[in-house]
Amino acid sequence: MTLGRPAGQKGTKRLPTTQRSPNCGDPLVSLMPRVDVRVVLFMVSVGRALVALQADSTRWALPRGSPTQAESLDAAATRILTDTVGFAERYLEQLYSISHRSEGDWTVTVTYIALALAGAGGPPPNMAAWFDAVDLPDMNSVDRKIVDYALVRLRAKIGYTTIAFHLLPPSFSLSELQMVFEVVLGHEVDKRNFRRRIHAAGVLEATGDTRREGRHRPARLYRFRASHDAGACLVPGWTFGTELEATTL
Amino acid sequence: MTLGRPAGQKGTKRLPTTQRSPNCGDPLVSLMPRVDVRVVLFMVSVGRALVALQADSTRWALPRGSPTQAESLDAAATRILTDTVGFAERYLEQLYSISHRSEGDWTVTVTYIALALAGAGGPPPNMAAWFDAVDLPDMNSVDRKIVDYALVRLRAKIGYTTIAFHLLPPSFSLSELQMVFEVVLGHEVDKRNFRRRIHAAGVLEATGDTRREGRHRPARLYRFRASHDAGACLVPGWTFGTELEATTL
DNA sequence: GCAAAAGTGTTGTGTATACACCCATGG
DNA sequence: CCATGGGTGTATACACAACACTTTTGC
Repeated sequence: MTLGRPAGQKGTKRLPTTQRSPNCGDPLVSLMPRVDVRVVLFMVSVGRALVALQADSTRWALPRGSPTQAESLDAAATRILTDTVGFAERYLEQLYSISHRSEGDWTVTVTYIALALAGAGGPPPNMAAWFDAVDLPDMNSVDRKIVDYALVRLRAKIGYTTIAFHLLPPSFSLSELQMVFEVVLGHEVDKRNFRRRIHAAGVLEATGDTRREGRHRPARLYRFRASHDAGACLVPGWTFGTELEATTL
Repeated sequence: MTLGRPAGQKGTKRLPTTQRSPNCGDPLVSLMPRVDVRVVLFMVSVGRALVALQADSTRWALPRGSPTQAESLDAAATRILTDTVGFAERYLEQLYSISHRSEGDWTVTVTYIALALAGAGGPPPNMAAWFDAVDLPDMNSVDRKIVDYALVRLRAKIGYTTIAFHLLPPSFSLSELQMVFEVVLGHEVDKRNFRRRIHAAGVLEATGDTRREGRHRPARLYRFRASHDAGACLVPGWTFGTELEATTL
């Protein structure tokens, strides 16, 4: 807890660009970065992977906000989603942290991936909108890189975790689940191999009922049994307080 | 993709939390967290996995320090290792970020895993020392959880990445490599299967020479060929500047 | 009866595991 | 010659990819 090596080093390291934070006239303020949390909220709807963005001054930007002392970073991410895009995510996972200079400030940004259910939030309020994750609008370069990396991680993790279920309602058909995989991965998958893998994973439970929609055979419906999910063991056990990392619906 | 929604929201969304930095003498100082970087530096020596800790006031603690505006978080982690334990790591990877209240301050901590070469740093300076990673001394609870989680991640990643090579000198025998795996994983592995896997990975190159030590057959030596390493594709492409995530020796 | 999506099995290929012996050297 | 660690191969089980047809329903 010896807080770092005393001021000597900071002094030698500091650039001549005596940077100021917005509300303080002290030149030493640059030794203290702003901290913000930014969340990449994904949703799958009508065959596309969507990302929630909010209107910035002239461009689009990730939902962001400052954490408070009273909450964990995870809780801050959840709160930010509610405040900015009016959505309650069903899964939240920390992505990465970076230090950067943007918009005149020195900022340390903690990024998150969140997953939401299509159609579950009403129309996005607060100047927010959904965009195709692979066809992003004009946005600042930091946020764009965050979204790109979030998509890489989402694509990787859908293969060996159960996050896909958080993009679907509590009850769903195997074809719907397969569609989520195909949309996220960006390519088709074989129906038989897919169903075998899913069943072998042992995390699905038939609800018993079926759903007819259209002039064809009705689909059996399933629900996700989180209690049989072995994938949750990969997350840090130290969420330091209240919330779980994988909100298991 | 409809772009350019105007600015109104930013004004309405911003909280009244006029944030101040600690040097302003303002009671609202708590709205601005301290930011620190803490590094779990691992090394494998004489059959044990070791972690570098520095002496705190009364207990042991992770090497830590504050990032500066002029450097990336990765660079801060590297600098902190040099300053606190006098070691240059050979691999660095961000672990996780947390917000916590400890020692009276609100702190956002960005944690890193680092790997070093046994015997490469001389005696640890600055009240630092090496401890068995599975038999930690008295230390604060936050740092202990960080070390525990770092070990979980290290154990997981040694199986599907090439990080193990960063715990060995440039030239090594297969038995030494296997020993590193066994020490990190905490259990023995089959020699033949191990060697087959390593060779199949295609990232090793025989140096051509051998090493005799003891009254038995000399071991062939190998070097790690980072250029044939497919594992580096999993890291974020946005390190925002100078340093690579996997310092490939 | 036909259009449209649901649902189902087999086969090959590669990858991981379990397991035991000979080799080269120093003393 | 023997003690010590270096080095090798085979048989088996499991996971994954490729591949086509039957079933159930609405119209």
